[in-house]
Amino acid sequence: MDTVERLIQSTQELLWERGYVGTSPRAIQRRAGAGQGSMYHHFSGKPDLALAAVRRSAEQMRAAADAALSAPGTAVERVSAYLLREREVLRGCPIGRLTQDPDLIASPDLRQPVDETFAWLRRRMAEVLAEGRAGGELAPGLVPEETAAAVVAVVQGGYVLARAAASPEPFDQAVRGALALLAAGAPAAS
Amino acid sequence: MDTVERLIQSTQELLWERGYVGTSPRAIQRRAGAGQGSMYHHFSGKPDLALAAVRRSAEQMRAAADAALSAPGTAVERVSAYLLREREVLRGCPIGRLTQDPDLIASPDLRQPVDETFAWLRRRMAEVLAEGRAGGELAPGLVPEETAAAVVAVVQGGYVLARAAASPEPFDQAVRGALALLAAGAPAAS
DNA sequence: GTCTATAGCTAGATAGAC
DNA sequence: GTCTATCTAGCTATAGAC
Repeated sequence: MDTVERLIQSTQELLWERGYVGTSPRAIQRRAGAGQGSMYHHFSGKPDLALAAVRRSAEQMRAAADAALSAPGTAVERVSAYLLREREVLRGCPIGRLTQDPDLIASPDLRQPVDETFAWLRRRMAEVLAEGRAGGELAPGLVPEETAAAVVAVVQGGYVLARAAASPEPFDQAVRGALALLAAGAPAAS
Repeated sequence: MDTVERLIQSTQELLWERGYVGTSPRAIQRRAGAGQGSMYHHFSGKPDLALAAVRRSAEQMRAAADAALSAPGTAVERVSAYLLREREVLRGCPIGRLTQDPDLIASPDLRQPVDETFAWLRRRMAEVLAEGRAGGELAPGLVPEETAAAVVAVVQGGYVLARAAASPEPFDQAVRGALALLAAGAPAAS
């Protein structure tokens, strides 16, 4: 693996663990095993390197979500697959955690991939839910965009509850709660 | 207002805006209009001052949530009041945002008030939902603890989506989505 | 491409005068 | 109680040699 790649991956890890404010160029260099001069040769500075890392993490998150949402199965099965997919709950969401970083969110360049990732996720989730509604799996009264936002929010908020408790349990509870509500929203139950 | 009070309130504000890692003693002193010596006279250091500030914010969040959840009205009305209560959405949750702070979450003392606040909120929400279920407002199939975790997670995740989008809209969508799912979980709809 | 040197600034605190 | 001085370390680069 070349230096550029090691720098990007180290930055991804540190942004996930410590956020933008908590991540120093020095720490990145140490983790990547690269020198000062090397880093500044390939990237103009911390914001530039962070941008590359955030874009990479955004791609990966999108791919993982799409794997669940575009798999074969009914709409509810695919949403369930998204909610139940294996996660390192206590580490939180590598993209979602960036929304708490004032300096990152204040930069249009750095916020853009974060924004686009969640916009895409909500849209894709809404498509799946709309299919489910059209196919009679979900009550016609549920607005796909709103249900989608709620489902995505349960996951992001689940991370918050889990980290507060230092336990994955509240995350799992929230997911089960969301699944039960979706089941209750099935027309069969109406 | 005395110096101690100004220091605590300034720390509350800065922790909300910038988190623990992003908040320096220097910045606190400047905002509070207090000198170096003054701060270190009243508090042993940054962790000590942060603890006082986090406890204060936790009290305030709990009081605000309890106002909605213990108000008169049906269970669903009270949960709705909690979800719909006035919020500065783009600023995020002053307690929830702290869960993204590795140094804070790594300290048992500092994490404790955060943990207790969400534990209390989930418990209180579950009580209200259990009342609603007992009173026939909610389907017997909905487990109060799980539904409670989902509802609280929708709010915390809603903040994440809103900050990513730099707009309160996704938060409001998620809340409407959650309310619709709760309505779909009413036995009248079964 | 990578290294070392240098630089101005802030973090987080301690010490002692007033 | 509050002030100023001082301290070690780290942050975020830039400059120029190799």
